[in-house]
Amino acid sequence: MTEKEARERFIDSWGTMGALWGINASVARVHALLLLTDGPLSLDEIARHLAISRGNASMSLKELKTWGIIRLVKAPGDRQDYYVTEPDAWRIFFLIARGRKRREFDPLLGVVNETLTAMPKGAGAVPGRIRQLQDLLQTLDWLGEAALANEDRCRTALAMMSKLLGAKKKG
Amino acid sequence: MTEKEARERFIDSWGTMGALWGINASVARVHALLLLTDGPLSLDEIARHLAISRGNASMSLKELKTWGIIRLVKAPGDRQDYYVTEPDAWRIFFLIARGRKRREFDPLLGVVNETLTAMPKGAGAVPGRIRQLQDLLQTLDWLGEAALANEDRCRTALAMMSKLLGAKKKG
DNA sequence: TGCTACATTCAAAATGTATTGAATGTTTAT
DNA sequence: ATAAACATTCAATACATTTTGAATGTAGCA
Repeated sequence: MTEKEARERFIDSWGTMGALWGINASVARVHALLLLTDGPLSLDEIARHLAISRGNASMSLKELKTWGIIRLVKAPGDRQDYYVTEPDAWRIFFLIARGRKRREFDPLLGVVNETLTAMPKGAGAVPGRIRQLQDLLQTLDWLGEAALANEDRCRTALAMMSKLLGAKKKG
Repeated sequence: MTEKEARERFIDSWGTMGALWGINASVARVHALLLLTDGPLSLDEIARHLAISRGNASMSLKELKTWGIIRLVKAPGDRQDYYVTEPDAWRIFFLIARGRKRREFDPLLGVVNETLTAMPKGAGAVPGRIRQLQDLLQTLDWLGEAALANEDRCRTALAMMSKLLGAKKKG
């Protein structure tokens, strides 16, 4: 495979993955392009490379900015806005995870708690089932909070595990 | 809040959450209804309760069946198909997670590996960046495989952590 | 076999989401 | 103040997904 093909496949894959997980494909593709690019890219260059409109590029960059995973850089004597991605894969991961947890997961946990409160206790299997669901979500919540509150520790712990698992696999 | 309101909120929330994570809202709502229902439900009852067509209900049930999180039950002397949900929240979680990992995550990891292979090593920050991304995905992959291969152990471990964390919070 | 009671399929319609690009805002330089 | 060079917005349009329901398939029963 040529490098060019590989780049295209990466961008497409990233976009597809994004779409499957509720992230707009254009947004994901813009980010993929930035990941594959060393220097800063202008809105124009991004729109041209991905064959999307400037408007779309602008919106996509706006969203990536609100997530905090890209950064605006200015070149002296140049009015254009240039963008670079946050280079650290782990930080990108945490930034996205934190946002989605707050916006999407936390409200669900709230609703499950409410549901359980409003539910009569005696009747059948349902209350126990929802109770167990609450338990599961609560555990995931604690786990998530702990991980997100201690990015560095979480990272280190996972890296250690990774090494151990990698060694195991080889040995 | 009345019980009825709570049930509606739960179903809506489950559907919204599903939609945000790339699961069809009708499918998620059908499952939510089954979670909230003690006995088996027929296709007709489901369509009526959720105010969706029989066709839609049929498709949604089909999808839930392929995921293995609902089960068909037959009543003697009744030709209708009735459905119940897998009652165990953890098993539901694992069944969904396993399927999505295989279908969505694994191919992405493959593409990232290819990208890295096809990429010249010397040039700038990009190869290192993609390398780090590969590392992160690899770690998540190992973690996921380990968890999915040992449902019961994973469950126990998380339950223990949950208790410890819960105790900490109160104490 | 033919009838009945159901489930399933799938083309068409409805709905929802993403994209475009002309119009509008903003900043900088003169 | 004006123009030039850009970014942003948003109404219109294109595209994709979801939903419907009539047509079709299937299994049980007489």
